[in-house]
Amino acid sequence: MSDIPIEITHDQHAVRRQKLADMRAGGFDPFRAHFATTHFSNDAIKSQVDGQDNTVVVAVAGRLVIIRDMGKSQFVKILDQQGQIQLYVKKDVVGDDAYAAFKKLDIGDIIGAKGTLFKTKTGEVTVRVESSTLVAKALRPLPEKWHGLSDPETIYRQRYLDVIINAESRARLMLRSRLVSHIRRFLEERSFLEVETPVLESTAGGAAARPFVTHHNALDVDFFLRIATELRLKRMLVGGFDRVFEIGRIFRNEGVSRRHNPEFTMLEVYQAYSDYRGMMTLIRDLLISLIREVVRPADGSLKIKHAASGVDIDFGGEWREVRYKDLIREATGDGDWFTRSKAEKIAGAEKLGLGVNPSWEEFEITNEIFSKKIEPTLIQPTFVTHLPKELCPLAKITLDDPTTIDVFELTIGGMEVAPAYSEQNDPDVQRAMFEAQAGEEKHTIDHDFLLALEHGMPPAGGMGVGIDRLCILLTGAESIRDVILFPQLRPGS
RNA sequence: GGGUCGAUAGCUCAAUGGUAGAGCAGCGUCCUUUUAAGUCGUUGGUUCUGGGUUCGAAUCCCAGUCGACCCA
Repeated sequence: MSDIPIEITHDQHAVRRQKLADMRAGGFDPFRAHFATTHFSNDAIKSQVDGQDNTVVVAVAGRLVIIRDMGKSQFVKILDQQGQIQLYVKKDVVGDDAYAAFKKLDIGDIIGAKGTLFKTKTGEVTVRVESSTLVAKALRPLPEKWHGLSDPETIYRQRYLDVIINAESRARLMLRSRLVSHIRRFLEERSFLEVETPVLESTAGGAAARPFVTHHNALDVDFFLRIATELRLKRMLVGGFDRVFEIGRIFRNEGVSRRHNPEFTMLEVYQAYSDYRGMMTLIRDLLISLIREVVRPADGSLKIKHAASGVDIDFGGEWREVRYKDLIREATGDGDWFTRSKAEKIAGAEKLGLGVNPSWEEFEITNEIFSKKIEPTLIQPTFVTHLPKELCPLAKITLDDPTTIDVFELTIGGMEVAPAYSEQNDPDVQRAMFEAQAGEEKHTIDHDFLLALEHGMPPAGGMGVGIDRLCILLTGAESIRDVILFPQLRPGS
């Protein structure tokens, strides 16, 4: 143990510290190494047989969250991974000494208890405690039980308190775990292989984003944290891994907002011999499967309420499919938008109330209209197809319109959730598109990837799915911070 | 990066420029089937930090820190 004096920050901390000191002085270690449980809380509750009180023996453990002291008996509740279970501790059952020790427990302490199940007169399955022990002492008090914890900063920095106190947070974050787990099972059932590719890259490619830079000491070189897994996964298509996916952390050195965290989780999936239309079927089947089997809306429908607008998003109907250019023509009211001059496009954008940077290319002006005026209105699941080729240099050119590419962006709840491409596999076209995009910054071109393409990549459909955004939608959250355990904040105050 | 709002007891929140309060939690009492348990009593404050104005600042002004929302 350290010799550094412990800073006592308030009276409740002091009281609990004193209890700890008393226990240690009495030869009891309140930080135990082990407690043998037989059940989690809900499993224990389910194992109660109606009309047969005090026959089923259980050992449960968890954090004390409620104490109702009635003098010579107490009702308390403990919280474990499955939820809460009530314990009933009677002085004449456990004996005077054990009861006195139990009364010294504080809310927040972690205890183990053995006993039999019975139903109280209000019908709650409860453990009649025969023995119990403190297994970890809480030296600091929990936030308040009724109003919960509402300070967003504490919620994010001390997430462990949030998930103890706020049941909705617990449920939402657990749902995220089950969604990700189901995505893996869904893809594996369809013969996709999960692979892992490097986070540290010497060229950060596969997306347009500013990367984080870090340094490898032994090699004395800088590396970028990946901004996409795309170029690595396509190399595996070249290698004959025909159906691959990665659920991986992506890092983009950009702003933080309700929809952006500097590190986030992306699913990328590639299927050889398929195309962007194959990806449409895949994502639709995946989302419906997630809702039906994991989210399970109470009314049995495939509808989920959109937190920001209050509108029900219906995943069960036909999903709208519409070309990017048609959406632009509709929003601008100009059927000839794409043959207009740059000056006319600027005027058109300004007429819609948008600020236009004069240095923008024409496609950037048009895309400003899309992202500001169109995307936020696409609440129901919508496949926006055939985007301008400047927006994604890694996809196949559309046969009947050389200015667009064979892609869709699935937009739900006003957010881009999943872009998918018919992947470019012509190394010469790919090189030309890279060079056009890189402009002066030729060093950003991934030549090793182009080398791989020259060995031959099968035609393929590929898709990226923002897992955090998907979880926002499927859990009814309002912010990406509500579906990330520890969202990025400025270093502590 | 810019704008708006916010930070008061462990938690949730009050408080005309004039003695910083409440509920929960804590501490002490009564209570052997409670459900935000109840009952009686009670402790607890660097009002985010640093300056300034004022006889007097949680409150007004300036700067900073952290957070939320909106914008880029």
